[in-house]
Amino acid sequence: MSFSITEENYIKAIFHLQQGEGTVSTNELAAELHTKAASVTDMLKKLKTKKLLSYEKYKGVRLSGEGKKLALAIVRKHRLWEYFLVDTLQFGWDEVHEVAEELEHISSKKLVEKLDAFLGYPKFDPHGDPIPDSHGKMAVQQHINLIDLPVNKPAEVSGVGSQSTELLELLKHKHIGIGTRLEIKRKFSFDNSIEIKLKNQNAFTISQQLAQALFVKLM
Amino acid sequence: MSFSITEENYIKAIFHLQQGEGTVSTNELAAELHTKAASVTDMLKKLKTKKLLSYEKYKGVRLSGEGKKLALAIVRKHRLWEYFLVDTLQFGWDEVHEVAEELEHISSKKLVEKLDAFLGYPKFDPHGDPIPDSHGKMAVQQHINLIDLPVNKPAEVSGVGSQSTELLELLKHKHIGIGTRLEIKRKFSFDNSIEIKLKNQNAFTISQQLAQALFVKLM
DNA sequence: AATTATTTTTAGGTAAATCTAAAAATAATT
DNA sequence: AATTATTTTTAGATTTACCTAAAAATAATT
Repeated sequence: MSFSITEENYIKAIFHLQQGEGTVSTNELAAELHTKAASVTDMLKKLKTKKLLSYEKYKGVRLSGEGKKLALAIVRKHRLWEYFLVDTLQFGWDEVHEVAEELEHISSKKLVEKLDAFLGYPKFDPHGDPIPDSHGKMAVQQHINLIDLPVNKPAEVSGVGSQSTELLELLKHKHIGIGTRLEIKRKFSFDNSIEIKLKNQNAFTISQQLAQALFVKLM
Repeated sequence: MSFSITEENYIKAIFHLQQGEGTVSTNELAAELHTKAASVTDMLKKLKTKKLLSYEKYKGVRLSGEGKKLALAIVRKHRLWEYFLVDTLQFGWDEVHEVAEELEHISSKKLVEKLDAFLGYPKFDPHGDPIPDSHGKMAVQQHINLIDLPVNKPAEVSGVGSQSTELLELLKHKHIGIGTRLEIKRKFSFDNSIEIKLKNQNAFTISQQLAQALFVKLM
């Protein structure tokens, strides 16, 4: 069975909002997809007949096994293409998301497998997110939220919590990217801001919001 | 201005049927696109308002300057992706068309330019068709470098890149001259040597330097 | 518990791209 | 030139994905 780009985008959005388990509401989906609740209801009925999800009126929605499988296949393509764009074509890691949103809908299975092999079966994309393998399995991220990093523990930035251009702009300005080495020097409980020190640089403070948007791995 | 995949496919089909000059009929287009004449008429009206073509009722269509520009951009993407699939991902040259039909609609201009650079600005795709450059110019085919000849395409030696006695000595020894019929059986990326087969003879390999000094025309 | 607020669904409509069937224009043939 | 055949266009429907506005269900608050 094959699915339209729109259908695939719904499945992907539900997968992201579901995160592990739980149920997703119509309004949440409408917001995520920049559409209206009425449109979402229509599409959920349709996707239900295609057995990609379970849906009861007013009860929210969750992906079926089939739905999860499809979602993982799309995520796999998205992240492999991001890896390709950065690693092979020398894109900046902050400019690949939009392009990958288009490339993830290319249907050829053989293409995905050959691309994966060419890239050397990478396990994480340029934002630090794990790439599902051809069976849908992905590596567990030993990433912790920067806000939870203990003071004076050296760590390396390994992922970002969102792809918003606003966040990427701020990170660029602060010279923070995937792979940046840093440690926390102080935590201020007044506003939950933290003072961090990048390797070979002076310390500066960042907001709680920014810290929560960054993931690091201990070294 | 941006165009739907369907619109792009119409423009591409008209471009192919037009071939150089001339006008394209509604029925020809319907056949090419596996659709019905009535649908074609509708779309032609629409594309006319977008100034991609000139169209008068019952008189057929031809692309405008803008239309040709768009067609060349799509052809460029199609052929670059085909080259990528064969050259980088090791697809067979006979299995890339369908995939390229999807990839040619990816919109990012930056992606196309970076892909072109990564591939080394190839001039011909794996089928021997010329790849338009970023300005829409493409090489004229009847005199291509042997190094750019696709595998298994019969060709005839039509020129040499130098008149040095060293080259001519080598050519004499290999029994290669103007008018010699040959085709490439394999390309070896290790040293860019190629295995060629002369008509009615066994195959043998020649160096990159020699291949670059020979021009052939497709037959 | 009753009322108010929010969320979700239904009902009815629009735009894009397609279709079939019938009408109009052009081309071919006697 | 008149008739027949072919091509092309119009007219009216269908499907997908979306919308607005109103109704129905659920949740929150007094």
